[in-house]
Amino acid sequence: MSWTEERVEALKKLWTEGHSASQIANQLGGVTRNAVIGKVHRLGLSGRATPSRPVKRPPRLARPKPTPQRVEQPVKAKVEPEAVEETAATPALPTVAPRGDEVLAPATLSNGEHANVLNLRESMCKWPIGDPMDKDFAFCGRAAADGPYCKEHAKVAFQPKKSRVRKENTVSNFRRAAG
DNA sequence: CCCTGATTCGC
DNA sequence: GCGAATCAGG
Repeated sequence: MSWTEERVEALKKLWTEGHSASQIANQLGGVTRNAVIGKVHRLGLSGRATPSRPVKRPPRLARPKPTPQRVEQPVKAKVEPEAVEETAATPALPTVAPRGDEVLAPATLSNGEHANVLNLRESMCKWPIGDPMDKDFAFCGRAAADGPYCKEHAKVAFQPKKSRVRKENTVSNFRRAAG
């Protein structure tokens, strides 16, 4: 991919609108966020209203060359002094009432957005929430625990469609039936 | 770990 | 000019 005028314009627009370099790279396609950043600098667009970081650090020195050759060096055998690790038992069990369906609201990410096609990651729950046509459509976005889903949605996903847990055997129902 | 932009420099 | 590698930080 090359920086055609159209792509450059799209880059300018998105960058000006405040999108991050990685988001722009995803949207344009064919480039990495590094490419986007590099282009932004070449265009002189840097210094956008830095949203969440004053970032003022002293000038960096020249990049150290990555050791061109890696010759095997005799490594002194080192006996590690046994790492003492205490396995702390988790005392409190989460008493989460298993919900049936899409009642779990999409998680809010650190950037304030919900999980969408751009920021959805392998490590995130891919349970769709809402109407894909709706602008509010999002993915669950919680930490994926069981395959592609979070703990809660994995329960639903792997539950046979037919079997359904009846919650009728409550105390009140029991009373009602008895008395 | 995820992410952000900044910088250098070989290509 | 391009962008991977790297850095510095949230």
